[in-house]
Amino acid sequence: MHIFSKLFSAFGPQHWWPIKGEYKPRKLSEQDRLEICIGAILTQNTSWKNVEKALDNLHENKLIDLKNLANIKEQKLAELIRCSGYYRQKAKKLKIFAQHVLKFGSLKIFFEQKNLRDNLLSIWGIGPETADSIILYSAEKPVFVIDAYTKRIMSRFGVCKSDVDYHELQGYFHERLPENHKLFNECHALFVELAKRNCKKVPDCSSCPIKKSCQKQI
DNA sequence: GGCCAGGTGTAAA
DNA sequence: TTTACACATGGC
Repeated sequence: MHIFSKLFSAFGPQHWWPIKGEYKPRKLSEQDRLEICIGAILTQNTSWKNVEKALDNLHENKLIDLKNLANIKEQKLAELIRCSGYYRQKAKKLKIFAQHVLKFGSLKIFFEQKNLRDNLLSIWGIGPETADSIILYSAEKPVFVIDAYTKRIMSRFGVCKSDVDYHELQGYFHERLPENHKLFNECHALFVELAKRNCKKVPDCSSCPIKKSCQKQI
């Protein structure tokens, strides 16, 4: 929590999801939520810039829509998301996801399922990080998302090894932070910002706002 | 021209 | 249970 406050005062709010370019928090529409799910899949091992272009293409073709997504030809979908990389795999993943959710009727109903996380993980193409991103950013439930940046930062702190198990590191946060989806959202985004600015680009940590707490650990 | 990006599934050892 | 590898484009 201490580190979170330091980062927050250094970087300010990060405005990650929900919805690019919008700073005002607002109630998410069903389409917003779907866009977030799609983004979570498209961004797998891919930079967000590439994903944004793919999302624009999907918007233009009315494909931020479960039924249209479920019914479009996989090959056509693949072409539209080509710029996000792994495009054949991801086209398949998006269709499978849409078809799965449609069995429940809507995202809203799907998100009300008791064992949502396990349900997501049972879908081909959805692993722990994508499942947790969907739960946190789209369903707005408190799950801490672990990604490559989080692992890099926390291993720098000496909290874990760089190849730490996903759920082990996730447990570390759940034991220490109050369960609040807005906090988890902001905290994760701040870690990513820190990793981008410092842990990689400035290896000597000279401009890092939490240098002292970090170096103590190293 | 090489390395990496908000991972996941599969198969062999 | 662990490790290796395929999947693929775009930015720096």
